[in-house]
Amino acid sequence: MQLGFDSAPETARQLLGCELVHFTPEGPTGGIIVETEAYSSDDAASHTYNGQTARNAAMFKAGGHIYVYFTYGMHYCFNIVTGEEGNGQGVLIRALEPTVGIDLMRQRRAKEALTDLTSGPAKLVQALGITIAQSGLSLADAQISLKRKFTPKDIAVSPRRGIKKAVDAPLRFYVRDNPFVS
DNA sequence: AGAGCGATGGCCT
DNA sequence: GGCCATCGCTCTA
Repeated sequence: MQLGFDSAPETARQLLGCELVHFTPEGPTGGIIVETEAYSSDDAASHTYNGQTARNAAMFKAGGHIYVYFTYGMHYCFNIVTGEEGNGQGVLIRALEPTVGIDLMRQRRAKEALTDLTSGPAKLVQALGITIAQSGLSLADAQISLKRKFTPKDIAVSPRRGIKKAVDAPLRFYVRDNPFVS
């Protein structure tokens, strides 16, 4: 695919309509990306705003690596790093439309409804079986594939969710009217 | 050394 | 819509 992982906002748009699949011993799981958010080091809402630390080091790698972080004492979220090494920018994957390994995702989530599987950043990490141990790996080394399925006709842009700084920046992108958007 | 808090989700009303 | 569980990281002292 022709994803360049150039800048976080551009990549956040490009990722919509791409199928993200994580391959594990239990089987593949994944879905089509329908909601993303962009974060950069010049952005007060970003984990990388105050420079590199042990926690966020993965986000300072080159585009195409992944950054997984732990938050709220119980949840993990998954980002695809963008830009060049040292930039500290990436795209938070917020929601997927389930397509691959739906029964396995139901087991991991202990939920039946499709809309309960991957309709949020921490939900999709659990459904796909992504772990913090994969943070800092390349997509390929993390056994994650990306493949474009379609080009969304109607991409909506809004402020990001759940943040307290830079609350108005229009850096959330989603497929309008898709039922799996969080 | 310790307090404060978070790129959330689930359950209750 | 609102509340709160839960804990590692960051900042301040």
